[in-house]
Amino acid sequence: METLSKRSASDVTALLKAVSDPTRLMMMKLVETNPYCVCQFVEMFGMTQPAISQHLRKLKQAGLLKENRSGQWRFYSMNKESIHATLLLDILSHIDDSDAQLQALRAKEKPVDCI
Amino acid sequence: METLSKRSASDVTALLKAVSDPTRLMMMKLVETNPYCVCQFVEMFGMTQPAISQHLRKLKQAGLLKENRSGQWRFYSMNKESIHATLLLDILSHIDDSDAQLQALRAKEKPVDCI
DNA sequence: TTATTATATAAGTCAAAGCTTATACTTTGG
DNA sequence: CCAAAGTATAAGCTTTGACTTATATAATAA
Repeated sequence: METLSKRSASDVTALLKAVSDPTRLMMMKLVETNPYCVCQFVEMFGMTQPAISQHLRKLKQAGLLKENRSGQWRFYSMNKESIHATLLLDILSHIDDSDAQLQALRAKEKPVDCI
Repeated sequence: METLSKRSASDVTALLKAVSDPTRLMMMKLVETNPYCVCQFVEMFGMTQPAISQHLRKLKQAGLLKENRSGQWRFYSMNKESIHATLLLDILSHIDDSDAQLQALRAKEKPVDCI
């Protein structure tokens, strides 16, 4: 874990690019507290499965996500060992938990079995 | 000044989009401490004047910059009254001051009169 | 006033980003 | 083994973004 020292500007830019998309920012806010699988995100965001997978790939390539396979499902959660974790958590902490978009997403969350 | 309360997700996304470009992130890091005019940035970044102006326009439209006219020059500085100021300062604080790119830019800084 | 300097804006180009549909891969259940 | 479900990847389309050149605007200097 290298969360205490400061980062190069290009490291910071890479993180910002990864989360400057509204879908991906919301994804990171959601996985901050719980893991989600692709099919859950598909339901919550109302996007096609490839679109969701492509966003998750970008976040994973930026080192922000951990992947956990369980049966047919792949669960994604925040990689808190990322060199970006401190800054990312800082950014996410500025988002109001009562944000309408965020609450709308959470309202659509379903347990994996029921989908 | 509304820097204490939390922001909507779309507000945060707007800020992140504004500073997720390497040139604009550096600009904000620079104007955090000093005002700069367009011609100084042109020298420092080695970009054309319209390219610099267009980046500055984006930052201004996001509410991150204050503009101060002095003679033929327009000086830009950080708008610390922006609703984004707290988060922006947080982000900038994660950039190492000894970052090579940043130091290279500062090395090219010249007083306005001498350009 | 006229020329010069600083800056903004407009229009066009090219590459990147986000989406779509189609298809491949992987795991589970019969 | 075979079908179905979950996920990834490939290819194509469309929009956006960062740049370029050309031009307009504004302030100063001669």
